Amino acid sequence: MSGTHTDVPSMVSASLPDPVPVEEYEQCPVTDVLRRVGDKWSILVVVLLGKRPYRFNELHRGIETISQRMLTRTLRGLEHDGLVHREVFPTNPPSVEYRLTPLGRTLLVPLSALADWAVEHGPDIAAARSAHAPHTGMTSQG
Amino acid sequence: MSGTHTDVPSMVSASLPDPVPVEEYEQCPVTDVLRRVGDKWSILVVVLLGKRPYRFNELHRGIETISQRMLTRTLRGLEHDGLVHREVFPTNPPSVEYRLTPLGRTLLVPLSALADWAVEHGPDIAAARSAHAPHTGMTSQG
DNA sequence: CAGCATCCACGTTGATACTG
DNA sequence: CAGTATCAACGTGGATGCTG
Repeated sequence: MSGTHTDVPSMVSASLPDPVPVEEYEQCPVTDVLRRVGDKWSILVVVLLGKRPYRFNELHRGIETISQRMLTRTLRGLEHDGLVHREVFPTNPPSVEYRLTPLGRTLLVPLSALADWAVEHGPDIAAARSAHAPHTGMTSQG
Repeated sequence: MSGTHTDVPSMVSASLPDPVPVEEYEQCPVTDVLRRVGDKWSILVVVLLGKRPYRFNELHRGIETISQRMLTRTLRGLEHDGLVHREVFPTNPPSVEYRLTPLGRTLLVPLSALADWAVEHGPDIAAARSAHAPHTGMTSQG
């Protein structure tokens, strides 16, 4: 890490002076954020909303494989954390628009860094995985 | 995103031309990586190993609240993806050392960006959450 | 010291049906 | 169109006991 990481670095000092107050880990903001966007759909929705506002069914069509339930839950979660804004239009056929908040937009930046890493090293991970696969085609099998 | 994001950006074009081949989302490297490090312990172990190599029980003591099971699983997962290297020393009391691979070290960089964001905006998220809390002390409750 | 096997609790995801 | 409610399946995380 950069060292900008609150008290976390001190917890992981090289000598591990104490049994370690690992309760602290629970409040680690990094892990917290990672778990927030690490679910199946959040990042996808954030990226999508990073382009422009979307209506509910528009998002639903845009992702398609997501269920209404999960789309609702994902949006609610992001809204709950102040990353997404929900605006209801009291039209006759009800319409709801979702958009990133300023906070949500700032998240797109560091997400890009990780995205670059993922694109850059995704093949490396895939290679490492297949290297451990049980049927990689090891010629020294017998 | 930066736009360096392989085919993903085209999937999320603002007009959503088609029902969208969302099968593609499954291979989204970003989501994949996020889910990889988004679990409860992976990032913690990576950060810890980013400082120096550790032995198994050393890590176990270092985190303490983690069970052997989860520590083993986490390490195996990271090893499987080529992020961590496992070296066994055939000493009489068996000893195993874990360390980041070069690939694992590169992950620390983008992780720092997200860490900075998390540290920077963690309070914002916390504030947003408590703002939605059922007992925030809304004075306009009557 | 390092690690596996088993059983269990829980959260997440998803399919389906229903509502305003 | 937007959303809720219910039930089922699965994955993750954890407690415990055993092995080399």
